[in-house]
Amino acid sequence: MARWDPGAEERLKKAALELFTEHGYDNVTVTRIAERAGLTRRSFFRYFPDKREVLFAGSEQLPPAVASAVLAVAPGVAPLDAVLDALTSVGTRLAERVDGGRTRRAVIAASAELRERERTKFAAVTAAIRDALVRRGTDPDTAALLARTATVAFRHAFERWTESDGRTSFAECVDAVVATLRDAFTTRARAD
Amino acid sequence: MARWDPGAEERLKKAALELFTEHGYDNVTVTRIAERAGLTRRSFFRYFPDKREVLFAGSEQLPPAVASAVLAVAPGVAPLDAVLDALTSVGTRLAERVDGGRTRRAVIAASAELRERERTKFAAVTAAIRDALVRRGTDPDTAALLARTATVAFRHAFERWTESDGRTSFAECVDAVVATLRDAFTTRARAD
DNA sequence: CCAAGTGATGGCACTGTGTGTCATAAGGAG
DNA sequence: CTCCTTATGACACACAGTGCCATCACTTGG
Repeated sequence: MARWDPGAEERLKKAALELFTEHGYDNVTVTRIAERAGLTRRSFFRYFPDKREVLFAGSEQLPPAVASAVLAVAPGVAPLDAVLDALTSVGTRLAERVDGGRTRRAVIAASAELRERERTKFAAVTAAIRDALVRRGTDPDTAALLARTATVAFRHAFERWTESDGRTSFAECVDAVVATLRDAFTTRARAD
Repeated sequence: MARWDPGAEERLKKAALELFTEHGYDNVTVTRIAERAGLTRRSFFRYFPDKREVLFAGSEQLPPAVASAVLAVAPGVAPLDAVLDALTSVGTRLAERVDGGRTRRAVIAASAELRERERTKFAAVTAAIRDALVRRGTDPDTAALLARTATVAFRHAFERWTESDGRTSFAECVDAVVATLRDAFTTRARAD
């Protein structure tokens, strides 16, 4: 299976992250990334469909992982609980391998283009959750709404967890988010 | 058509929507849009920062409108209620002038690039809500979470309203969404 | 009535993204 | 050693987006 120089994709990802960190996403061309990786511009686009994707490689695994986690929850469990359990489990596993994900986060946060793409990635997770809920028997409309809400909770919990820097577990962050939302909805939301 | 005809921006928006509807977003170049509007490619970019924005012109008014609506709610009202009231009011006004917004929705739905940009527009609304809540005294973390949740509710309610095709009011759609969420959170969410 | 000023536009050149096509080099299978 | 597969290089091209300057229309002051 050995090629010219193995690990071309890894070299491209590494070179991209380094250059983005140093000069900013907008000031780095695909040509420069490819050159640092010992490849040509044309080859870059054989590994990644566009310049943004080099920072999101592997993210296509998240939606199916979440979907199967949702489907793995016991059938009787209420939709929202099923999704929250699934996201807690997936998120915890995800939280374990965040090596160097710190600089990556910073690069994304600094670029409007990358933040835009990141939202698309989360939207894919939302769609996967919705489909999984429908397959569990939830009606499509409720499934879509709960999927969006759960994704919001997931994102928020993850950001919370990142900021707390390992002092709290991811599950605790999810619980805190859910508690806040439950409180907001039960207290007097729309009690006109 | 003389060089100085007024309404250049309107002509560009109209030409773009027509061409996108007919040939699809990806198969239409900026040059063709500009030509149909009686302008040159260069002038298109004087009115819109990029090709996607021609379909989102005016959307920059939404975040400040939502923000002021949130700030206009009586100070004692709970954060979530304040945001929901504000969004109901703004959404109702928004729902009144949806002339031809139908084809626009279809064009956006058909293009991944446009859907991606649309999410950015909603993210701007979320940010505006968050900031407004913070100015109302809500702590920043809760404000961010509720802003995201409220935006989800807003989007979902709007889609519901669009599908119902005028048979229900926008306010009713928001109420239905809130009822669903409250039910999901109160029933037994995370009652481990 | 004319000259200067102002603002929108056209024209042009240029960088950068993304893609199609073909040639080539490297490795493995027979 | 030859054939075949596959990653890669090389080249051409369309299109997005931008900077710069000329030009044209309309306005204002003299």
